Amino acid sequence: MEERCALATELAQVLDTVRQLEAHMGVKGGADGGETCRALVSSMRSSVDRSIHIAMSSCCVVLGAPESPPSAGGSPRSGGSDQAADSPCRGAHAAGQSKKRKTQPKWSTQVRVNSVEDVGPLDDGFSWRKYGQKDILGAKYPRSAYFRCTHRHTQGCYASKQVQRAHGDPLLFDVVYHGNHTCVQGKHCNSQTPQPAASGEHRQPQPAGGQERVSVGQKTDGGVAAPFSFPSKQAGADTGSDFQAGCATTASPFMSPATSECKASTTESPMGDMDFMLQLADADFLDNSRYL
DNA sequence: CTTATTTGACCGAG
DNA sequence: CTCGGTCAAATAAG
Repeated sequence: MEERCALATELAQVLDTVRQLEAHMGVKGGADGGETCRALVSSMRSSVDRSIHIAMSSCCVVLGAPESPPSAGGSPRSGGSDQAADSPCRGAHAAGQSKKRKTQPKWSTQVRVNSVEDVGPLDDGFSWRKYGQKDILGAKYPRSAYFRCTHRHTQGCYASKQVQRAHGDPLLFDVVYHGNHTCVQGKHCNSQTPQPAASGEHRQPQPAGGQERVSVGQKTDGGVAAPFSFPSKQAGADTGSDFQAGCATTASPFMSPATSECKASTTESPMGDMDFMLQLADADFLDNSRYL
């Protein structure tokens, strides 16, 4: 509750910063690129504004149970592990493999679609391979889809994402990203980031912002949810601390990398062509280093 | 035949 | 013990 308020405060601060940035850009009368930056800033501003609203509402209105408790109609739990320990034939191979990432920074985005058809593509510029689905307790739409980067084996890209319906809104999808894309894939670029790369150019370490892969669902709906929303779980939980511990305390994911000292670490990364998303979770990169 | 999706099971954290 | 995340086999689709 109080953390939510703190979050709102932080967001307000970010909003203020964005405003200043916006003002600065207005003064300078940016060149051609300024237009794009201004659009980005505008988008950021609205996003932050929305986030503030969300945070505030969460703060003031204690969400006891937005959706009906899992005890709605019978056994809430999924029958996933009912036939437990039946075939031990397979358990042998998994010796010494960490099946779970514990300290993977993640950030979530909300994607609104117009129809279920959009659910299929839900493209953010990367190719994902679905690897699982789970029933989440307490969620109105318990189905949660898990995706991994298609180039996981080929390029060792460990980025992953989860897609889940927002409670109440079948058209609103909550996409949670884990990790960064280390793969180089030239899929269709995003709307706001027309990559003019003539022949597969490497990106610059500091792309000055260009990660709006989530702009998929923004059709005529108008009600495009905040492209960026913070982990809506426990604020002070692990995820939040991950971000804050690794980077500047209040650095929002979309803050310019020049603002955080973490940038230095990324610069001396053995992989020069890290993806643009790297700025979002530099801490994650440090974490990834153990895999190199 | 190759590749992607589905589904069940295993594992670890809480 | 329960729940969520991931793996891998099985299945479906191109």
